[in-house]
Amino acid sequence: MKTLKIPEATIIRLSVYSRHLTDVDRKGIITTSSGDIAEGVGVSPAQVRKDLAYFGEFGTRGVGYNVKDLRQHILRILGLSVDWSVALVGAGHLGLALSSYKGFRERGFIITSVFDSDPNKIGTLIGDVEVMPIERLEEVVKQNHTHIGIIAVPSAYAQEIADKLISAGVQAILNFAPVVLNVPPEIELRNVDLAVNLEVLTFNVGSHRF
Amino acid sequence: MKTLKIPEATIIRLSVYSRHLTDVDRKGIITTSSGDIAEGVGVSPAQVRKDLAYFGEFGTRGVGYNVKDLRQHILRILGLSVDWSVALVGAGHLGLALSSYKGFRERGFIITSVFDSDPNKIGTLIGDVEVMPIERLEEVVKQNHTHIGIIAVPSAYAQEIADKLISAGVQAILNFAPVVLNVPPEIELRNVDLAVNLEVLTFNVGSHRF
DNA sequence: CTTTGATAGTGATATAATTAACATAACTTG
DNA sequence: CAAGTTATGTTAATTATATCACTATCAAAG
Repeated sequence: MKTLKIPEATIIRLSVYSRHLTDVDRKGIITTSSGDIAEGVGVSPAQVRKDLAYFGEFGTRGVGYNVKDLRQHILRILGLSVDWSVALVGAGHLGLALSSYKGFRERGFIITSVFDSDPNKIGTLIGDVEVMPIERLEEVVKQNHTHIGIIAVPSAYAQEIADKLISAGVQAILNFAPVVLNVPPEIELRNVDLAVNLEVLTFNVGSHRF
Repeated sequence: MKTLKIPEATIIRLSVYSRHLTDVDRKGIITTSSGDIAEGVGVSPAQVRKDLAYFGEFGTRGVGYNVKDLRQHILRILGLSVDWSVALVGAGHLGLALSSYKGFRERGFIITSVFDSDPNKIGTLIGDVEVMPIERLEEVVKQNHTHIGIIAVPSAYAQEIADKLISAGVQAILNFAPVVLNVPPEIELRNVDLAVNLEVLTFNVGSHRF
């Protein structure tokens, strides 16, 4: 298998392209071009073609791309041709926000279990799943063959939760706690740090003011 | 003014370093080194030194860095030596999660106003600020000299909100709606796309399985 | 006072990513 | 059916980023 290394930036853009293509498709448009896509998502046409070129040839020279086809191809590349079972740990405000986020289900991410340590929350419904105690995490995640865990607990507990998720067999973790997690190399980890995002903004705003 | 271009990756790392240094400082540790920091946040020591070198010399050769000093320096670099007034638009689950996020206030981000279009939400308290109707956004944001807007509304309304924020004078926008916003070049924009993050994970998990 | 060990700062090198340029292939039109 | 047009796929150039290797500097010990 050709393991040409793909830049992460490319993957992020592919995800954006696919969302754009969903919109374009909904408008009933049949054919598009790297230029159209580029304009729609704010990158260069060369960038669009380069990104796609990592994975094959999806267009027709002189013509462009079939919107539905290209969208399907990208979804398959991203691994979204199948559903993914997701375990959500932490049923606080953030957990609630994540569980009610429409975008997940649309893209095939199904939250199949929710865990929290607060006895008051256990047994309540979040979406259509019942909040379970952390103690049951490993058992349930294993049983569901859940591949992805989302950590939405306070920083102090994040590492412990990560360890449990991994021992339960998840392959990927999306971490919202602002802390550096230690995971084995075969586990895919991404961190979403809200404060960092604001700080990049303030740095940039600050640098402009001279 | 020296306008050496700083990689965004460097800024993100600086933000992470500063958080790490806060922890280290809390433990009462006085001095640290690029090696320590590197280990603490999972990068190489050379990377740490290079990142800092963009902004000056903050250490002592043969010795290391003073934890408190370095932390302060980085905070100043990131623009966090002053408080920032933040307007939050959207009082749904996500808005609620953001408003209750401790990390913001700790780093000097003060949510000074919250807006929503839902009449049932208007007048309710989020944290200690009252939810106001979108119609008052421009007036209030101007009055507060708010520099940062956070968009936590459905995609369909995001562009319209961005336009209002900009006309009210914000310089930076953090957008949680999964849509490509159009803003003038002088406005700093960052997008946090939850689905994209999951999709990078599924791509990586998928690619491994051969 | 000198030697040794440690660690920051930095210039050179290597790697990665983006942009640009171009050759190729498919439609279209006269 | 040939010429012109368009937009892809791909190679080359450029730019950006990260790593490495070396030098300078400080502290401590003897």
